[in-house]
Amino acid sequence: MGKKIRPDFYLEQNVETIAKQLLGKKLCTHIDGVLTSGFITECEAYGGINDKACHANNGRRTPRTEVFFKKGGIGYVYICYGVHHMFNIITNHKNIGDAVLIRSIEPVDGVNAMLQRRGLVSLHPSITKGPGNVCQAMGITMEHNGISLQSNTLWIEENTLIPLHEIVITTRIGMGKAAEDDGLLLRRYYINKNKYVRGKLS
DNA sequence: TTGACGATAGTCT
DNA sequence: GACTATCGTCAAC
Repeated sequence: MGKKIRPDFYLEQNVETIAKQLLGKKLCTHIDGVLTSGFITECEAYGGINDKACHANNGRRTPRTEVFFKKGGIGYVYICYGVHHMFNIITNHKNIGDAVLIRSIEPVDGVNAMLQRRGLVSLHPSITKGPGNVCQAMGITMEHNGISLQSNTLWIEENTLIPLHEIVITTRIGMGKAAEDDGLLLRRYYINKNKYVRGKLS
């Protein structure tokens, strides 16, 4: 077991900085007695204020987005298209509304449990590629909405920093009309040449 | 290998 | 009633 990231890491005010630093870190869950973990290979930054594509934009504060405005260092889980769970990390101080969406991870521990949850028999990159798949493989559900990342159920561990030259920055994807202008912001980050990133290589 | 499209249900207008 | 931070499948190239 590694060491949990310290709480003040999540209070950094620049969400893009956090997103870059989260790459390569180890996301862990301990659910139903099973430990699963994986390195973060792809994520996206969401700014609460100047970002139309963010749920919390424009002070769009509803019961669903309530956790968004809490102090950084907790998880925000959301169901998309009625079927897919998405896992976000809330950052910055309270009432801001910044978050980082975890899009893909590279499996480390509990691979068999992940396969089982995903209903697969053999290891294939799609097991943890894409935000919906990450949550399914890790066992993350609405139960974990608002959970502290210092808990023993869901947390992130320190790991070596990914060198900047291996980080690719590009536009966000998968946001239809809502994104319009802001969907083109360069706020998606991934580790170059990693198999567990949406795109080519299947 | 790439692109289009439907499923599906919670949330907001 | 419309929209959605997706996935998997299928068809065309």
